[in-house]
Amino acid sequence: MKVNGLKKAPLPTVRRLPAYLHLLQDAFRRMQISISATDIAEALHLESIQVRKDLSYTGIVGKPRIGYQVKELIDSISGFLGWNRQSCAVLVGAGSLGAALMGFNGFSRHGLQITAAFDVAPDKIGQTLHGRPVFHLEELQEQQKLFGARIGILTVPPAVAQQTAEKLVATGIEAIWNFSPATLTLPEQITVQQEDLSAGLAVLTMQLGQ
Amino acid sequence: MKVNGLKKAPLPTVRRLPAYLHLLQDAFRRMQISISATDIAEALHLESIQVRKDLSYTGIVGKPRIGYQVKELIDSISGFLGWNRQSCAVLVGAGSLGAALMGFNGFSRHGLQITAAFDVAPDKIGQTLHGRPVFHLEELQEQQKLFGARIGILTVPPAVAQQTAEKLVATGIEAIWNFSPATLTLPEQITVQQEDLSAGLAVLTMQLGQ
DNA sequence: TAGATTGTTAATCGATTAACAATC
DNA sequence: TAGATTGTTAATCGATTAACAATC
Repeated sequence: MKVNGLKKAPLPTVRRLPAYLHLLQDAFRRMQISISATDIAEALHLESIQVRKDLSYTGIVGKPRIGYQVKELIDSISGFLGWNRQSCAVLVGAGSLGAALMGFNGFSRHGLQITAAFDVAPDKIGQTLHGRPVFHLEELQEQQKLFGARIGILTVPPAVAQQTAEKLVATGIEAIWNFSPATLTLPEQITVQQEDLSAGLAVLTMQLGQ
Repeated sequence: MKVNGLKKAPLPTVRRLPAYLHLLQDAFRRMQISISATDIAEALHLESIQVRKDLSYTGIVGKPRIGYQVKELIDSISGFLGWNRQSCAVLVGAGSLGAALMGFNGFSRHGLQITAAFDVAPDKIGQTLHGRPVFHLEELQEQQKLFGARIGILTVPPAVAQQTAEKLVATGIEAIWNFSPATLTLPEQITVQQEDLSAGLAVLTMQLGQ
């Protein structure tokens, strides 16, 4: 299937693209003009054929013998991921993980603006987290009228994840990034991205063995 | 390849097992005795055939018509992942993400004990994070003699990730769980698990489209 | 017994890797 | 020019899904 003349990229490719971008932005800061798939592969411990294949999905065209223009490749990947446009997000659950995500610079560099946080704990309401206000969850509807966030970040305890997600959906949120270890059941037009810290731990302990 | 009479599980299977475990622990709390692959699949939005296949890697044997014993299945998955044994970890980088990981209950439930945090910022040294002490990074070597952690959790800025990882390796750490968006180059006997928040964001924004 | 569910073997699907012509 | 690197098509590999006999 082709969209805009580009084949749909496999999920593992999409997941690797941010790592390429990170490396390229580093190279750009160091005034590097061009970079080959071989260079990228070596830096990230991948195979160069995989790098070339991944990059080709973004529509970039390289030069034999030379490689890719660093600036052009950054734009190609950013554009492909939709990271050259700003998008607004709200975060629900101003606990320590929520605070960490509010403070993560990477998101704003990728066009994601977390405009506000919401919680129900009285001691958190009215505070700020990394410069952004914390509102009571009851104000979600009203604040959404102002911000119109498309993405809702969920960092609440698993027991209230489903009901909180439903509140987000009710305010017109289109996608939910769920950091709580609970499966959400939502209308199918809602995009859900499940983030599971335990999955990473499982891989780690399995590899570690014994 | 078989280990202990069990085939090696595919990586995607290993990553799904914690979600099964979470659901099962919930069922156990609700006094449920048995559960079928169909039930699990429905709750987690998966296909029952995939659930059966995944579970079979852990060595569990079910009963046709009935399913699996909840308690037995919990033990089977926990045992397979090595989560029924305690293992010690240290965390380097007591920033907001580090603090969030120190406070994550899920880890201790899976046998992972984060015994201490390390940092270089004077205002953090001597403090506690969720009840665990924060030491200066220079004390890592000495503290490791006491704790003997096998796992090092890395939540430092990417610019110092490599050098910090090398310090961890020098103290005898066997595995590094890297939350910093930097690729580590370490001796091959060291297990590295890369955790990349941006990868999840990439999938989310691609699905969201436009 | 009847039939739902397990466990295994085979088929399919999709991602990775290999091969190689094109090209700067 | 010579040769390193790209881009594409084909082959391989591994995970998912289908089919179905076994069984409680």
